[in-house]
Amino acid sequence: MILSRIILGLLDLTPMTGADLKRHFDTTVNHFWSADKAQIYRTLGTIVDDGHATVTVVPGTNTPDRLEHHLTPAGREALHDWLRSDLDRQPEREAFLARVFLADALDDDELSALIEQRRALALARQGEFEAIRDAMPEPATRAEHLRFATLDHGLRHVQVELDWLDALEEQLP
Amino acid sequence: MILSRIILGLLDLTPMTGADLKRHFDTTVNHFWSADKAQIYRTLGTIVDDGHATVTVVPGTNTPDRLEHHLTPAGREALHDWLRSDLDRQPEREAFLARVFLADALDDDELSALIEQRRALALARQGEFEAIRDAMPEPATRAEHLRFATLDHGLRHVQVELDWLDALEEQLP
DNA sequence: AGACGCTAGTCGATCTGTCAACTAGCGAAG
DNA sequence: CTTCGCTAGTTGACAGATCGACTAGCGTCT
Repeated sequence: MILSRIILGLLDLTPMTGADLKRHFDTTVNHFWSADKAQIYRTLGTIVDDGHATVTVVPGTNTPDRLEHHLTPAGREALHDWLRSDLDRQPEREAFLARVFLADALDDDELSALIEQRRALALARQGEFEAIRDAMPEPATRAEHLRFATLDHGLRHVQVELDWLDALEEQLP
Repeated sequence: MILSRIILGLLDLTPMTGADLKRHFDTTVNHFWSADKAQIYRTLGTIVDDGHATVTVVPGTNTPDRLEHHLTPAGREALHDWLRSDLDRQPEREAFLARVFLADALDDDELSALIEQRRALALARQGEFEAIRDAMPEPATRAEHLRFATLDHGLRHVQVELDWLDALEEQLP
């Protein structure tokens, strides 16, 4: 459902093939949604079945033929409907917090290692986000502001994660 | 996988039935993991099949019989192994950010409504977290500190979400 | 007595996501 | 010329999660 709406949104920017979409899910959109190749192609199939996109074959010159998907008016409307629909509280799923909750079974060294691993992951994400941000042009249009905001969201959350890790390390007896 | 480990961790505290576990997933553990009734019972089945817990029937007096699950040494070891295993980066999945990313298709009023809805959800979560925190005793043992930390994590992230929403509203042209 | 409702537990269908293997065409390296 | 690697797309099997319906016993309300 959400994946299909994101795909409609990306197709709205420009017609794309499954491979193009996979590239988006690995780069521009990766910080809030990722998707498997197989899943993208299958979802693309149902999008076409629903009449939300049409397919044109673009003969590849030195690559295989590409199936370019074009958003239809019905697809654009489905996207718009979704954007206006009510937000649902989606369930929290934080495997790391589950470990912390149960971590009293670990000794002090193992617990420190757990925290350090999490810090390393957070720092890595921070680096990636900053690299993407620094490669972005200064946001000018509203659309660019919105895209930038999703990155800023990630950066702020990574920062608070790092702060929390510092506090946790200090607090532990 | 993660669900089964959380269940092992909860069974480590005290033997429980599926219904007891469901209560935990709806309350104490809800802020970082939730689970469906059917899923809990099925996972409990595989936990028993794996030899990680044994079942004893506790005859109900004015309720149906309860199937109490007791952690075995093998189960405790599986839990401990998981706690020490390497953290994996888990994929981000933020449906709300997907909407923001694509929200240029909305007019100004619809966009404000989207932001307001998100703020309302964040404030609701903040209220719930604070209520749980205020009902908790001052953490004394290490185990209590760790449980408290998972709540603190939620509170800090909610706060940064609210700050980000404020910033977003100001920035938009 | 009959209708509800609560609790504990079970089941089937379905959806989403993940992994790995696979076809098929082209170009470049050896 | 064969092998290798790249790209685009397809498929089957499976795990995890979700929904709704269901059995069954007991208590209470009318």
